[in-house]
Amino acid sequence: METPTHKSILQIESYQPQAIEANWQQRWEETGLHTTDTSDSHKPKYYALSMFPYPSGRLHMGHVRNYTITDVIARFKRMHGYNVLHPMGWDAFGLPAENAAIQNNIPPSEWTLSNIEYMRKQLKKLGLAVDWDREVATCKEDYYKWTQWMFLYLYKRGLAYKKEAPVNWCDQCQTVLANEQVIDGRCWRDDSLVIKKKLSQWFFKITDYAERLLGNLPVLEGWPERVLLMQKNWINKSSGAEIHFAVEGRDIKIPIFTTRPDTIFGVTYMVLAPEHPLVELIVSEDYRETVDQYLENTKLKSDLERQATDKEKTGVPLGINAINPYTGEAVPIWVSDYVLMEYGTGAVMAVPAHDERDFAFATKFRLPIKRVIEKPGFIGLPLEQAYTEPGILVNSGEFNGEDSDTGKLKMIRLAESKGFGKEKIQYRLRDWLVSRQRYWGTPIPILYCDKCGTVPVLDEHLPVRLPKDVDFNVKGMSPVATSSSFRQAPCPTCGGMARRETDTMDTFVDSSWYYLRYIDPYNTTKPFEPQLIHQWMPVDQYVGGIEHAILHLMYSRFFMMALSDSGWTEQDEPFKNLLTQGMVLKDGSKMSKSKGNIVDPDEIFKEFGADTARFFILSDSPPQADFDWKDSAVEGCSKFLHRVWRTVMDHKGKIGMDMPLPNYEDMTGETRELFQWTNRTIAGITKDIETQFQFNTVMSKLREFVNYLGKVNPGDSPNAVYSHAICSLLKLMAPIAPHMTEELWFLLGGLDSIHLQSWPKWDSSAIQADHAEIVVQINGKLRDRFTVPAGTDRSELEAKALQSAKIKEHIGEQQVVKVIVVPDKLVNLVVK
RNA sequence: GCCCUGGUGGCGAAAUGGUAGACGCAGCAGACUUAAAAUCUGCAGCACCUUACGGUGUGUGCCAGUUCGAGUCUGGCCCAGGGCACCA
Repeated sequence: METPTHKSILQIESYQPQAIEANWQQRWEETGLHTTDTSDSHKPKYYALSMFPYPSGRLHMGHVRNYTITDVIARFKRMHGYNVLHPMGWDAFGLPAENAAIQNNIPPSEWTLSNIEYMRKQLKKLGLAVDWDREVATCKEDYYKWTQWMFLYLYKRGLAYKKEAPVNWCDQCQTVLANEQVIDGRCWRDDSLVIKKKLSQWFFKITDYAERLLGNLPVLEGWPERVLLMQKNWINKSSGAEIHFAVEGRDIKIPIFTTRPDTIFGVTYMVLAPEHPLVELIVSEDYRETVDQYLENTKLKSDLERQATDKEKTGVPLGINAINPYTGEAVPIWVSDYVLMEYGTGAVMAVPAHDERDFAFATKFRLPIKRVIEKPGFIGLPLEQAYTEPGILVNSGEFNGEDSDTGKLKMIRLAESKGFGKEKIQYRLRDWLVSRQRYWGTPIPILYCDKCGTVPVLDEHLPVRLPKDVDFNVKGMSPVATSSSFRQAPCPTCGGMARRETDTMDTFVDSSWYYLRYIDPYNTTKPFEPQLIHQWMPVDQYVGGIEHAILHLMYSRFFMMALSDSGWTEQDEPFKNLLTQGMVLKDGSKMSKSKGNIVDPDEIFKEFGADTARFFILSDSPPQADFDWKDSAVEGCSKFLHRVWRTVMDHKGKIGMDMPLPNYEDMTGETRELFQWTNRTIAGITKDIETQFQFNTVMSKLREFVNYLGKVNPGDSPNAVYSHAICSLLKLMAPIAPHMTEELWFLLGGLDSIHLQSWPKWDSSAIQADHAEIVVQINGKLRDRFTVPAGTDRSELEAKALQSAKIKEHIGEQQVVKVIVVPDKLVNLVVK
């Protein structure tokens, strides 16, 4: 790297943030100050990553907060000697671009790329220490080529498959809707109810990794507890048993999953999901009509209607019985939409006495309720609600008297020995549906050949390019399917003409691996060089919104695991530490166009400069908490930066670079106090950043220090201790206000960029002040205070406290029964 | 319904079990100024007493508890925000 030429073209005396910022941004870019040499392994690596933005058109304050936090961390780490990778890119595929195409007749690519141009300029104005040479955009061919490669990688490993699946369907628009387009069960465009329709769709087999995704959670010590918990709940592991119930008089067995095999003697009926394939097969002729009607009604129901937990349960009997393999009892089989086809086996055994849902259903349809678990202290009253806790087994034949936990195990063992069931672990996590009937996404690289069936596109034929000759106004299918140039391609196996898959991928696929591409963005032969990934992964600090707690973060973990299985990556977890920053609010609610409470970052840059914006967005709240934007407080930050400027410039003549410090022991009076202040500030701020990134308290410590500095008289000639204080202040502020500190650093005679300096060190022996104020309490109540030299011993403190006139008066006739002394802090007298 | 997070001045918030409210915003008073802005200095939880200096009481959602001492620890409750929601 060339040595940056540190010349200010400005030579100004007053703080003019806009001029300073533009100047330094240009210099830094010219000198490549923020480029990272990933091959340099002399320094320890540090990978700081922000969740990349969707190029919606303009930056919002949430972005400013997110990227400022990561930027400060990146700069802080660099000043600690790390080789820091801090990239930026664009999550550039997605629906808004397609809507713009329909509404304004602009091609999605054009809309997206011009948004990127604009937002990149905005981000540069924020002064991020980002290596822009590594920028990626998921909509560019040299990126989505490798997203397609990822798809094929998963396909070849049996982790991508196609099956019929119900999707959100709007009958009005004749189109499939993405989940995000379904608002409260209705179509976002015409408000009509969304129904389920079966379509053939591509899935990723994330369920294969359920156990690993769950098991690794405790390893992620640097993640917020609540994110780990949300993922755990999402995967929702339950252990129980799969039991096969025979259908009476038929050679058919129905498997059910239950977490409570111990309650199996209490089964009084069985329920199939409406979508269960056996419904059609086993329904008795007398009941076929009512059952068909029920299935028809269910189909018309929206997700919202069907999933409402407070609604009355519905269902119809199939007119046929199942045999409980434990008791030989025949119980009726029903069909009801409270049973979900997607979970377990799509069939349940119903134990109304010990399951709330079954209880509600049985009560409504007057089905028998048989109690098999007794709670301790049971007195034989009829059940008014299901008893779902553990207890002692009754009415359970040979198992009577067992507690439910052992009963559970014994029941499973019996089923296994008799061959009608087995122990089973079940997860709520479903496979990831990645097909989207949309244009603006990564085309799925698959061909359908009449002779050879489903055939993957060969790696050397990637990328499968998005066609341009499409009609965006079609309904009921992906606009890609309207392209005549796209529709067909030669089959790689037989050479005949094959049909191309016209669906594109969910944009979460694009974002599941982008952090890997940043490490090796120009690789044309592989998605990335594994050696570099080994060196740079995992991401040391990931920063982004809590809204991605489940989807993006789980998908990325899945990708890493799948890639690590064949050695493409060494690590199987992508993000070592995660910081989820809070929202930016205005007047107590989220900034939004409809509320008209948006604060435009551009306006803030223009009026106050980026350094003020950065300083403010870190000031008032800790990063994890929501942040309330307040215009007057921004002004306060701007004033503070002006004040720092003045404080430094007013005493410019007394500040020298690298003046040798006298020995601390020899310092006296104000000089000694100033040195203590400086050390205390450095130590405090360093600790605040290192533990939990408490930037809000960093800001108050900076202000306290500057308030103090304003009162210090540095004398008439260059002063080493004062210089040390000012230089430390500038370095402490450098990650937060990079432009202003750089300019001041230069004006003070710094030869190299302040951003290449080491983080200031502190002398821990010089932190404590020479005097301590001692508080005197009586029975814990503050009564007096006095000042002593620091380190005054206990007995002296006690004596001094007892001598105080005020204290004597308070004690009066009472007896001092106990004295607690905390050196340098307080004396507490216990009196009676 | 279940899970999580939080509740401290007018507001944003700080506080290894040890002076509650640092720091800031808004406010008030003063200095500078012809004036305003900017800047600087000071005041500031609430209530009461005192001409004043100062003092007393009270105070971190509510109720108990542990402790010489609790915003902080324990138990119970209330409220707000968020997530999940018929997952067998």
